[in-house]
Amino acid sequence: MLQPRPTASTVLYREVKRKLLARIESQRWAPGQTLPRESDLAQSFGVSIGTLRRAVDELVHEHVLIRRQGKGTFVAQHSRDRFLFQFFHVEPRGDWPLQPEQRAAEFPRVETLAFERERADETCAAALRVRIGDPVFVVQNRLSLSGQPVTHDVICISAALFKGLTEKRFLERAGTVYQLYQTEFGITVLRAEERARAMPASRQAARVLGVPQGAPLLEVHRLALSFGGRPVEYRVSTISTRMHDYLSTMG
Amino acid sequence: MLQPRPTASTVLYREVKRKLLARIESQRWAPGQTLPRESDLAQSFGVSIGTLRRAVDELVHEHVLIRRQGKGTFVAQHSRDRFLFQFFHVEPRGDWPLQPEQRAAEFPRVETLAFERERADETCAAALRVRIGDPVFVVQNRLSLSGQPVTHDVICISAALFKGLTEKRFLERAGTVYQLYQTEFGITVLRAEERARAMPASRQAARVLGVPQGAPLLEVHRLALSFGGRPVEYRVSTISTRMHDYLSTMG
DNA sequence: CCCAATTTGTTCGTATGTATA
DNA sequence: TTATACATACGAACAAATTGG
Repeated sequence: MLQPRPTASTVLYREVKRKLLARIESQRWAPGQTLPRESDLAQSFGVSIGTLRRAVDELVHEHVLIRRQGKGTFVAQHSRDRFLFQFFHVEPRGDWPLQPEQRAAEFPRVETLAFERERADETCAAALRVRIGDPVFVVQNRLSLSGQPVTHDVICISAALFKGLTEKRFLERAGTVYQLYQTEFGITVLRAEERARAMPASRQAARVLGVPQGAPLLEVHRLALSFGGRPVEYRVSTISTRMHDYLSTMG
Repeated sequence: MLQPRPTASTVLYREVKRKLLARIESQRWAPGQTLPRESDLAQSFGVSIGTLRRAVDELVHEHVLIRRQGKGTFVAQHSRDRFLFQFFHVEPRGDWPLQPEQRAAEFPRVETLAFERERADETCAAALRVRIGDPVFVVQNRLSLSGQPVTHDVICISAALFKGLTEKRFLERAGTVYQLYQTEFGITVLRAEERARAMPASRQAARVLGVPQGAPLLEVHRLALSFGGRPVEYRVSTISTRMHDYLSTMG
């Protein structure tokens, strides 16, 4: 029979992991910053270095921390590369076999087509766990690879969470959208869930992507999540798969 | 003595991992079988138990081995559950948020529509790394969820690799296709790479899935791989996303 | 029901190797 | 070269799950 288990496992390294996560989430260690060395951390937590390392191992695997031998352990930062490898899964059509980790790695050109303050509709509200009608920012981007328009992104984020965001600040961002979230608002996207379906091109999508209206397009709904699985962004990407594929590895 | 390239990592636990993999691949330990206990394995490899455990850790993470406290360590076996969680990423349409690991977990009804011996076309040959014109088996399946046809799978496998496969043996298989590969041919699918695109329904797909010809469908090309990245199966799934989504988690 | 044997899981501490500045 | 920090390897002790008596 299923035993209620008084919640937390008494496992030490998970306790240490939780404490590390709390410090990172609270920005006591900011993105990019170096953590104290492992022996000091172990001592400060009152555990052996092996236990400390096991906690860090898991956070490294979850892309929360980054370790470099001889240098130290760092809080992971968003970058163009991270966006490309973790969150941008569109590639020029190509037949198998594909080399291991061959990823073309072309960073898309991003044009912001619109930035509006709106009220959350039902879908967006459910995804972001806000109330219908709550204020949200809706951003439209067009991404192109090698000059070819490939996806039309409609991004929805809570105005309450991104208090003070303006079109100007959004347009003048230096790097990726997730870098903006992280550096300007202290909100870190850790992972995302996606659901894809095939849809006929709407008039708008057809115009933005330069395909005939009604042509089959891939529609990917992405929910980006932060610490504790808290939703950060709801994004619908409409992808022209005439010359590109949407990638996924299962394993 | 055989000296490996000086550049090769001299890391002990990877050496142990390679030896374990070799024994598993050679079926010296068959799928489902129990390995010797860790202390014995460590001794037989001449390493400490910690080193042995690290090698096993990685194989567990790659779904090659399964550990159960108090019972032992086993060679992973294909099953309906494994297929569902690792390789079947279609779910009824549903809005976010989705509970963690909530996966509906309905196993699809599978109907085999055709089993043919053919010659590899260019795409299939490139994927399976055989020559164009080499003999292959081509199987067509229809998968349904809750009585609704959802995907039309066209599976291509090398006849040389699956020597002795017949329509009868295929139809009379007990479990999933990957279970058949594993139990009858000793070929284990470890992971897969997928590429998705949107396509208009062909006449055949429209008939099989019960949708209008030309309706947008999701076309997923999957290459299933075994030990050493060797290709096993090339599969094109044509998915009706009228009431279902294709899932993907990036993290 | 409890006990004992078996097997993996966790934690400890130490020593040594390797990458970096 | 030296100092620093992470990476690998060792082995021991105890905890927790499983199974069978």
